[in-house]
Amino acid sequence: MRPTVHDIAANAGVGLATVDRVLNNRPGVSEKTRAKVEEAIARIGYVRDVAAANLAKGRLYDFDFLVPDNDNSFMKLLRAAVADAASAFARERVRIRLHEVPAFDAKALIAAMENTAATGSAGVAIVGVDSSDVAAAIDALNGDGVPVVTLVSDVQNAARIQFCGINNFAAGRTAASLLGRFVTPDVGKVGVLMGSMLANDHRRRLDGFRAVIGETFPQIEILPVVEGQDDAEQSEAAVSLLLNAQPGLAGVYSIGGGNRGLVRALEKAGVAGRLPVVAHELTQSTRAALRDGTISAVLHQDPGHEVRSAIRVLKAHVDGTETVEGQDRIRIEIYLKDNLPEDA
Amino acid sequence: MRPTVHDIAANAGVGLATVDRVLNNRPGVSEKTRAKVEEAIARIGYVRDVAAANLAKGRLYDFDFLVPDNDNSFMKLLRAAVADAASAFARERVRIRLHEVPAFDAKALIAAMENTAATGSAGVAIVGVDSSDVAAAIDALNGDGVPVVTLVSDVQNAARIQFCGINNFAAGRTAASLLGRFVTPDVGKVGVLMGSMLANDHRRRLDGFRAVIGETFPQIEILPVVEGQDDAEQSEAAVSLLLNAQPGLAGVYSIGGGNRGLVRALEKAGVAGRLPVVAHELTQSTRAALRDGTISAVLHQDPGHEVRSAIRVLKAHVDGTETVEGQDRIRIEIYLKDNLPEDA
DNA sequence: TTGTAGGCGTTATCAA
DNA sequence: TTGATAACGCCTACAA
Repeated sequence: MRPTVHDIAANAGVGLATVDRVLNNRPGVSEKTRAKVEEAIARIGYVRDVAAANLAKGRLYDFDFLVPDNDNSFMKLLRAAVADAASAFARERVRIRLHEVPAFDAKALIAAMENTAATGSAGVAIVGVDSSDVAAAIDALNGDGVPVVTLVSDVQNAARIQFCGINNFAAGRTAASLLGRFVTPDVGKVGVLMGSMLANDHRRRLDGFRAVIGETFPQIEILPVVEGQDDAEQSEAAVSLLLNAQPGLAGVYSIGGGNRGLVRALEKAGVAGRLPVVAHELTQSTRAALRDGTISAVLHQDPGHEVRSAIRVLKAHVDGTETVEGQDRIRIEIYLKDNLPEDA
Repeated sequence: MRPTVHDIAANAGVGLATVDRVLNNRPGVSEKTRAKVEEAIARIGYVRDVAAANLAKGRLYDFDFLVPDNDNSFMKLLRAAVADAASAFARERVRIRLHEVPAFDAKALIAAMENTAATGSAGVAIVGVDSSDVAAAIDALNGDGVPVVTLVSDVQNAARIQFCGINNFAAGRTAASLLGRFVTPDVGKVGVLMGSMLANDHRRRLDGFRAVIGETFPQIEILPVVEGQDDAEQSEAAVSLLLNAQPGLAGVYSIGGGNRGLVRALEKAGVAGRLPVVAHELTQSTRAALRDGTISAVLHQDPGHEVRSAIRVLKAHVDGTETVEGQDRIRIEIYLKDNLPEDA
């Protein structure tokens, strides 16, 4: 059998409570006793049984997820992922409350954060809006002992304990690396469709994209960015305009949402499948476009992974335990039609 | 608070033991009582706390991992991942025993499987060797109530409860899709370096590769496959020979291991960075080659993810619980120098 | 057929 | 600064 706290107690010649105090490094133990206990722990190779610990603690982890109420597919997937994780983690005594907040609205986000603080949250996950007010709100929560993680979109210079999302600068670089090679002959003008200049993650993707095109594909010219507000209709209009103005377009990089509109515009212009296109986030529409060749490659971040990761990080923080190396690194996934996950 | 067995007992007006008998549908309860209890369970919405149940049962999960003793980097990573997972899951009453078995040796694998069966295993994970004898051994274990998962390499027509690995046919297709676009101008001969024709996953990758080149890049000719036995020296020799014989080579697809040798051969021939190369598995050497441009893209499967997934699947099977949708789907990851994970 | 009492490994309360 | 002792939610003798 595995060693238990009783074995430690017996081995160290102390009582159960003392062992517990050492294990959870709580005060009220003399240095000498502490050393004795720690020696015993190491010697018999004790590993704490988390299930038993949680049972005894009767502790419930109440975590709050603040997610934009955006209508685009990715945010829908993200909200669904939160709901899924909520039921999956229920058996680990984790209770998730999902709050929808107005998108790109720092004030609303801050209000929601203050509200969760008032309701006694054990941890908060937010999709960041990059403003110093939001950073201050994060710092405030953190000061009250409520850990905060940022999800999908980070907030700079704030006391979040982790960012559960991808490196968007690297994602932009990756997009350029792919699109640059897909453009043949390797010269021409490429268009960039973006959600909004106000979105920090979009800006970083653009920066990365520009960097690599400049370094590695100097023959390629990046046309002035057009914005689609992550909205299908506006994106369609913007891309149609672009295609009309630039009949010899060599490729497109779609940085944000609204790809349904992008696809429609490409189809109407009759260039679907003949123009290299790199887009972000695997959704129903990008998946279909990948299948039929309208989109060449999709860069993706797995919302399920991001949410589970956020929960694990928050929980580990509360428990004072370590997270598993590698498990919580969100990958920049690349999908071609050939490596699409089969189901879902 | 969540309802417990006590609540059921109180609500149904019976004792704890009766509730337990109903919950685990064991005999010794009258139909009438059973109905009463079941009604109460449904009414108060009881969900069993599996952790507490297992604590009470004193259940330990003894899982055995049978991994090839191969010297190549990927298998080393896999073994390290097993060791990591072993310590991470220890706190969840999971005990992992790692056994190294001779690579590509069906007899040895079968012997090891029979051995674990004798030592009372609660579940077994094997890196498959595709033979009907191995399939039979899996069926035998399964017949004895010991669940089996295949890891990295599957075994066809066997009673494994899940394959924790990638779709290798799709991986081959993906490689072709990338290499086909990286080859410019889009015509020429590409070489294929493979570990062994005996490895099922390698063969499937080759099939997928051939399929897409044939369908989509008919101007590209695939040269006869050369074998390197997943070994650096042999791979270097094979590729050097190939490069000498084919001065106008347009690209290389490396299906298996031994990529250190591939890189050396490319460097010695002075074509490093000037020839599109797609390889498998992110290791120290492929990572470095990706960074300096010797390899254009690496297809990867995350061994840490695969091992954790195997454990989760086995554990869920013994517990009779569901696995989390999406979490255990192993992705075909694509890495360019730009989306390399930063650390590790 | 049913119920009671104890224990799984940990934490928390209280008294010493 | 310490140590009994009683929980936590469930399962399993054993008794009735």
